Amino acid sequence: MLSKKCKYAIHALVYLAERYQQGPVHIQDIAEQQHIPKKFLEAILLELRNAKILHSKKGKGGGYYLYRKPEDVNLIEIMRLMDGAIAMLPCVSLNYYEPCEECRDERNCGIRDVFIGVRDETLKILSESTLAQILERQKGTRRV
Amino acid sequence: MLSKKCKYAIHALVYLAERYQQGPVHIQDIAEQQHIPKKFLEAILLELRNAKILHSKKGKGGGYYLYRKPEDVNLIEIMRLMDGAIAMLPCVSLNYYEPCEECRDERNCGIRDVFIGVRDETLKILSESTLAQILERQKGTRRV
DNA sequence: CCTATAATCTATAAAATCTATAGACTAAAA
DNA sequence: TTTTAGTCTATAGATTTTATAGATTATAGG
Repeated sequence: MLSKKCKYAIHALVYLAERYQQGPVHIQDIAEQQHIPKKFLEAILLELRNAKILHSKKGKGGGYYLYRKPEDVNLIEIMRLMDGAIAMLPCVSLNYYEPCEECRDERNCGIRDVFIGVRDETLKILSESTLAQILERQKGTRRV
Repeated sequence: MLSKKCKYAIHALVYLAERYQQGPVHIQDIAEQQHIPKKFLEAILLELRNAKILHSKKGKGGGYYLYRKPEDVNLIEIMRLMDGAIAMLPCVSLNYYEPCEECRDERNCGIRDVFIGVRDETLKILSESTLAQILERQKGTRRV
């Protein structure tokens, strides 16, 4: 399961993608519209900013806005940033690899093979899923 | 990520599958060989027993053993039992469905669509992955 | 029947992680 | 120079995960 943090991040980014190139958006605005605790959202946006997904502007008329084009931000990157590994086992993770404590012969582990398969399918779908694609799918149903 | 509990369960089950129809196996034996805290393992095996995946025998010569054939126990069932939902979002879970707090129009949620895709691919792989299949894959490399 | 064995049950403790909030600080605009 | 709005540090509260202790019950074998 995704953490709330990660879900908040995705919702906030979709919200900002809907407003791409329309100037900065207040944290407050995002928080209210998406029902995210403001202080929690602050930390999330800051992290997305440090990852060069968002930019921000301080002071009056300030706020957050997408740094990249919506088609250049995919769910993999967001999820890794917020929740860490995508894989279901550490010994199978590409970005957060750790050997399993339990198993001695990783290369011949039947369990591991299964989760390599799951990982690959998951990565495939998530890397194709960009903010642009998400917007596209819900076109005609845009709220707000 | 799978919880330790779930990983322990899978390892214990593979261990028992290797000893299918060879009589009961002590908790102690499984715990030592698979490096699982015994008391923790007790609780896990009990849960697997209640789910009719394992059977047990008390007293001298007792222990745990697979109730079903190794080809009739897949990872989906084990993971659901140990960790709950497989899906990454509650609004996408088949067995543990809950509506998302954040979104108002579930049927047109672009985010949801993505995770339905991930769920389907994951379920497909995991439901095909049985204890028998795991054993088969690591044949010739059997430890112990 | 008695004893040793091994699973079962109840309760709880320790650790880790996730979620949320408070308040002081800094930069920018008007 | 005042107001606005993001930044930073610190911490608190809640929940979940992981692990352990100890008493109880069932079974086999003598």
